[in-house]
Amino acid sequence: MSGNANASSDLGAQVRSAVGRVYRRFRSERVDGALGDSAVTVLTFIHKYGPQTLTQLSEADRVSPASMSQSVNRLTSAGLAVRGSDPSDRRKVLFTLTPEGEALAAADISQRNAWLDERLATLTDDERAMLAEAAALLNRIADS
Amino acid sequence: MSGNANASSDLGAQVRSAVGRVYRRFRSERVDGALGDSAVTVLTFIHKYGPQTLTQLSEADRVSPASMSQSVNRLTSAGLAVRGSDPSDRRKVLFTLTPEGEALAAADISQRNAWLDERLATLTDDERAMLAEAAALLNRIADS
DNA sequence: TATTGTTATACTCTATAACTATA
DNA sequence: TATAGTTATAGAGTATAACAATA
Repeated sequence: MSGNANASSDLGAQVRSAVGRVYRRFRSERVDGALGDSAVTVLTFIHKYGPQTLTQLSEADRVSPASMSQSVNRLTSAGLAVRGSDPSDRRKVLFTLTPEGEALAAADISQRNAWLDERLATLTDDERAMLAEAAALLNRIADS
Repeated sequence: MSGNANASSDLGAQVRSAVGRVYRRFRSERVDGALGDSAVTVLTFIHKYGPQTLTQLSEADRVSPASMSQSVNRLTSAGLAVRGSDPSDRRKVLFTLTPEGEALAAADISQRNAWLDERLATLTDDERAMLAEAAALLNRIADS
């Protein structure tokens, strides 16, 4: 058991475990009555990158177009987003946030980030720098 | 917009984004007919740490005992786990994997890790070492 | 009384299949 | 024909509330 033939798999398992544990911890920090995971992710994405088509949203979250259609349906039903037309291609639907959607997204995001910010504040500068590098690397991996 | 008053929140947002993106990517790598997220997590945990009570499992995943009860119900219905008694405390239920559960857990885990291992293989030694440190740090954060 | 676990019920999120509308 | 999007239906996962059994 002292060999390292599975060194890569071991690292993979470590990363998978860490990502899963932090993700579930994030999820458990959701407060009563707050938005669900998909809703927050979609609101955040539109907030950051502007109006998006259904296909853009479904690819960003790696879910099926049908799943995303239902997620945005919940958002529009709640008055957080609206459907708009793309003049250049009438098949497309551009989803835009309402003022309520923008406000709720910002509030929920900062609430969910609260516990993480507390932990990050206790780290050393070196640890924070390392984590920033790791986050960039993980984002690159997720996109590849 | 050039200040760094929110440096901590920025790092938090980066980490949150990276974790969410990798997690969703993991989820999307699930193959047809494979186990769901909760099932894999529970099977992996029991496989790694041995028979567990419901409370232990629910705390490990940070879900309610009621949610975990239903998750393990799906596992026992599928013949992947069995309920056992704790002689020292008859309120407790010890969940143990069947041979089928052990085999399926191992197979599904390696399948889900496949794409990550491919990416990790393209990294430099320094990057892998950094990622291992980051994973340890994230696990520590998730537990705190 | 407190702890451990379960069931009932409802919501979010996701998927596949079948469909409409536009390019 | 191909692409963009929707709806119908089903299943996994989660939560709260109410409950039973044991400590």
